[in-house]
Amino acid sequence: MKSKQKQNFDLDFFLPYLLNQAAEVTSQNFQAVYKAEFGMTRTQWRVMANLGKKGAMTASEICRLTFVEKTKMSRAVQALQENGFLVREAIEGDRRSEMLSLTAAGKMAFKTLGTRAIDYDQGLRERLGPAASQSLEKILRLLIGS
Amino acid sequence: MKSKQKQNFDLDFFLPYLLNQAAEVTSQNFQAVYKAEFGMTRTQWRVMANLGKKGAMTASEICRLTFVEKTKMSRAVQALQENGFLVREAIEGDRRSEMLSLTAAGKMAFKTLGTRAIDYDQGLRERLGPAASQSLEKILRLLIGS
DNA sequence: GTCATTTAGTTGCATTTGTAACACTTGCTA
DNA sequence: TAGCAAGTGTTACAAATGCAACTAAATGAC
Repeated sequence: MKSKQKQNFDLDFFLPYLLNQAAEVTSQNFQAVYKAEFGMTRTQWRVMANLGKKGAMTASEICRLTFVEKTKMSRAVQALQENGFLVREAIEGDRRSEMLSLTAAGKMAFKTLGTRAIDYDQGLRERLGPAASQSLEKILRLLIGS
Repeated sequence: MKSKQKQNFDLDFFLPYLLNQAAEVTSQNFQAVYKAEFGMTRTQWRVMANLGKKGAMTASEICRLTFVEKTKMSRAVQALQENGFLVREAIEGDRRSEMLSLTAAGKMAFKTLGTRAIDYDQGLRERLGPAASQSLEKILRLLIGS
């Protein structure tokens, strides 16, 4: 009678599910901000945040950093350009890609949203407490870097 | 000179971003399974997993449990029905909604995918270690329940 | 140098999703 | 009981996404 009783699968303990819920809940709230104020999608906001923090780079570099599909990236960059948040400049020595950088308007938007994001993040971390925040960050990095 | 230096926003420390990445990475891998084997979307798989574990219930009940939008839910239910995984039955006393439950094929699919899911989850937890897994679960629940 | 391979990015099409409007039922209230 | 608000679900249309095919440029083998 030592049957290795296989318990029924329970979604509520499935890590991918829990991660998705948490991601949805936390992102949804903040999405309202960049959507309402600058009409941006999540991908656009991320592209901008990358350029804002790390300076000019090409689309494919951002792809590698963010794991975003190149098609999605292409369209996000186009939209940001059309809305005047970034410009593309030729790279000498390689005409396949272009260097992307924020315009003045883009920098302004980054500054505004960045401040909001810091506040929002702060709120989350306060709810979790410092230990849990640290811990969560570490665990998530472990999952991502795979 | 005691300026409260406001540091620049860094996406790499933004919890919603990290959560999204982790959710994407972990879900993506498992998605390949239910997509390839049963042609299901993520939402469909979740609906089925709920019905499989918790038994018959209405669409709106699943909505409340999973935080899925009712439109998305409606379409997932329809697809599952068309593919023979669930049936709808009238509820007496309330003709607004119908009771959903898995068919034999649905139960079979749930059993198959459930086993795979348990294995997959196990793999993740082993990579994190028991303490971190527990901790992660608790923190995520804290974020979700808000 | 020439040709195959890789890298960067775009476009087209099918699917999925989000939002608003709608239909229908039930419950409440006056 | 008449009428109005709230709950459940569907539909229509626009926007976003995924995937495959494509153009163009750089790299590498020979």
